[in-house]
Amino acid sequence: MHQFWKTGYETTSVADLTAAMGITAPSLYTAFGDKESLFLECVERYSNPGSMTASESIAVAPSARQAAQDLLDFAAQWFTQPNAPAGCLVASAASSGSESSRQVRAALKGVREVSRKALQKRTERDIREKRLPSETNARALAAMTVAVMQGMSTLARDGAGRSTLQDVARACMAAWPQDAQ
Amino acid sequence: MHQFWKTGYETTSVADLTAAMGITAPSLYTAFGDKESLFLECVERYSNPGSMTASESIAVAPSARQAAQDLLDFAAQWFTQPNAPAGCLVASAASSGSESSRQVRAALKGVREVSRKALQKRTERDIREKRLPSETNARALAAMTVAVMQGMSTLARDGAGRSTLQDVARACMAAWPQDAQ
DNA sequence: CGCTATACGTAGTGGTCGCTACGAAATGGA
DNA sequence: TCCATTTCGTAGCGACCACTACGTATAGCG
Repeated sequence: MHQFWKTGYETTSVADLTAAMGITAPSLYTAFGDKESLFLECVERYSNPGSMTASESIAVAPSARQAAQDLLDFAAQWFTQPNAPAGCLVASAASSGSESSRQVRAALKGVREVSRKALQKRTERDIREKRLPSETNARALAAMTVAVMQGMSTLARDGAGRSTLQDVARACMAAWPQDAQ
Repeated sequence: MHQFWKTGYETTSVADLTAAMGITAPSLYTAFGDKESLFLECVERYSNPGSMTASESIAVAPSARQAAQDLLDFAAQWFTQPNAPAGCLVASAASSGSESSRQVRAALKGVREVSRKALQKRTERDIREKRLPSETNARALAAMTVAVMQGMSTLARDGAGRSTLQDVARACMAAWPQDAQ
């Protein structure tokens, strides 16, 4: 997972993977099927780190605004872990690629859309419950927030530190209307 | 350029390029040196489309806020052109890759940082000239705006339309303090 | 017209890609 | 102890990678 995280999907060779895992190619293939299946398993593990998924956190947050802030704060931490590649696997592993990786890119697009839609739904709920102004554009606000998260991944990959990312997250939150009450 | 734009740097083969250009490999190599040089020429052409670079537009804008808005509005248009690949070449062509593309990734990082620093400098100037509040975090605001732009590229690649990107740009601008006077 | 210099395709170079057939070694049960 | 089963590395598959040596055709020039 770290190898894909660091060097992307198509641009990581099976030889890179076997070297990182300390096994040989046949062991990798009997255990995971092929490179694509292994990658999709990595994405699954990356998106479901045991505790709670992003969508679940968003759903149970006290407000859409707080969910967005938690999401961005978490991203600032996650993208600058000491013992992991910088940035986000989902955002950077296959932002472009050849025809042969179409399914992989579609899968990553799906992961991204799940987060965006979860935040959008949460925002729509807050509008219904009068916690946010009725003129709020839920779709735009959710998409913007997820866009910032993806941009934070690029910043982290370009070498930005944790405090920079936290400042970016804070700056983004100024675009969110304050919660009522 | 369109081929790299669409399918990335490492993930585009020379055969793809020669097919798209209607020439054979030796012609490509005598004309451009090698794949890396050709790509860097494409990036140069992409960043300098004849008229004005992003940095120049930012410098001459009436305010930092207006520069940010213009940048994002332009991105919304540019990333959803009818006769070009969706998204941004600089943002998506090499967001990750193997060791062999390190220089290319460094070059793209440089292009990204030039825009970010231009907007940051413009914002600092507006703070000095009292057009923006003195407590404004210029670095965070500039980085956040560029992050949104990169996120808009991902959204466009995922199939988002122009109006969605324009809404995202508008939502982001709510994080910018209004210009004084 | 004849010569020279450039343009361009044919056909390959060695190397690496994702993937696998096969044999040796290790393991577990009777 | 002996066999069946699983585990794992060696070696190599065809295909494609970036790149180029070389022969041919063309174009410009005197």
